[in-house]
Amino acid sequence: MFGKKIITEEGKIKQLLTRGVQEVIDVDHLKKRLLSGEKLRVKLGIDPTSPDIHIGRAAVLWKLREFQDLGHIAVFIVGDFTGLVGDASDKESERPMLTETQIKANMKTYTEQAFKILDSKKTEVYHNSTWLRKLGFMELSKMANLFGLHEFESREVIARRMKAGKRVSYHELLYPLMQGYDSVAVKADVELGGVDQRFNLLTGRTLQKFYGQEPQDIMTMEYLVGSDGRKMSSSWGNVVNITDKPNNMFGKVMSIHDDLMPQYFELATRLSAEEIEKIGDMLKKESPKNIKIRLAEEIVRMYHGEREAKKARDEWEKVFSKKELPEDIEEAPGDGMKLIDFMTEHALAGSSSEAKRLLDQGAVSINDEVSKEWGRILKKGDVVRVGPRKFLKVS
RNA sequence: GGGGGUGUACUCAAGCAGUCAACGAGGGCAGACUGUAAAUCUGCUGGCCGUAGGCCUACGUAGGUGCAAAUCCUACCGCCCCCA
Repeated sequence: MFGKKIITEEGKIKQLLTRGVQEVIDVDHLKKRLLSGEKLRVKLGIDPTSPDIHIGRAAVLWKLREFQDLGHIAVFIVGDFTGLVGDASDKESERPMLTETQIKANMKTYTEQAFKILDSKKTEVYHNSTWLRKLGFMELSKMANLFGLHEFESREVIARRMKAGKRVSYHELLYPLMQGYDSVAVKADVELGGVDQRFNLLTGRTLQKFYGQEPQDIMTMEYLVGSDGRKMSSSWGNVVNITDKPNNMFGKVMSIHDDLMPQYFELATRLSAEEIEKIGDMLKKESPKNIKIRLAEEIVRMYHGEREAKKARDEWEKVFSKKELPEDIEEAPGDGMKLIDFMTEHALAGSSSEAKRLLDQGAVSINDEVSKEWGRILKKGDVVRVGPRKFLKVS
């Protein structure tokens, strides 16, 4: 169906099994299968809980892509049903159930983004509502009977929440079953996921056995932390999205903590292990800043191409090292407008109160001169800078 | 079903009738210093009025008492714990 050749080169398989990988169950089994030349069905399920894919989540997609490059089939599952229910795995509190409209909207942008990474010709896409919606109580009970409550309770996140007196709802118990059933439905040979997915992935194995299938091997990926060292999460604002504009993306990467660099190289780029090692050596001699520039450039290149990456780099040096104004400044109408109105109008500040605060703090400058007068009338051509990184030209 | 507890801003957490747009911590933002790193120091962190004193919404929801409520009363809702 999707071409015939399966690559069984040992080096590549080793890389596949280790790069960015936290754990593989069962390694020996999977390795044997990979070497056998058999075409595997590699499952990855993603719930469209947010519209954007960030470079942390992308790591798993890239891993899937690696499988594809070896000739295997990617089975991409859009969790339109599971998304409605909500997963507890990576949350300290219950995840709100999303509405169907939200899910639909997210889904669209989501798959588009995923295919910036995946090879669409070697991907099967499914929506899990197709089969989960049909499942009845009887079937559910049978599946539920395979698991004991203590297993669920012993999960770290759950245990922590219970201890803290937070609510753990009944419906959260159901989530792993659904994800596990997906594996049955698509006859997965391998399933990928983040570290936090371990429990859910294992559930898939149990269910597959129950339904007479060979249990899938599972591979959990390390997850990338955000620019501030905490988990990358949209709600923390420490996220680099793959749709971020080149300059922005470059800047965000530049602002990560230094000691995060090796991790970023491993998980967020596709540089070879040797190259990364070389960079590790350089890290001891050269200024960390330069290494980070290399990293930022590399990441931008993956999503926007060589040219944009170079441009972003030049731009960054210009604006932040030399403190000059950026090359292309977006323009917005504002001739004759008061500064404060201009700021709120064009999202340089969230509200006029905030704008006033920024003004007071000396965060706002016009044509490189700090201005504190919020009543100042702007002229065409004025460049307004707010904070270190927001620029807008008056037109 | 019975009993006890609890619900405060992004998060945690004080406040328990006026001096509360609400202590403190974390986070975030901004400034200084830098490598848009880290660390450190400082300020800010509901909105509107347009530069100044104001005004308007906010403390689970809806009512009530009172000159005055996040603070008291009633009902409702959510959550937690114990017993059955």
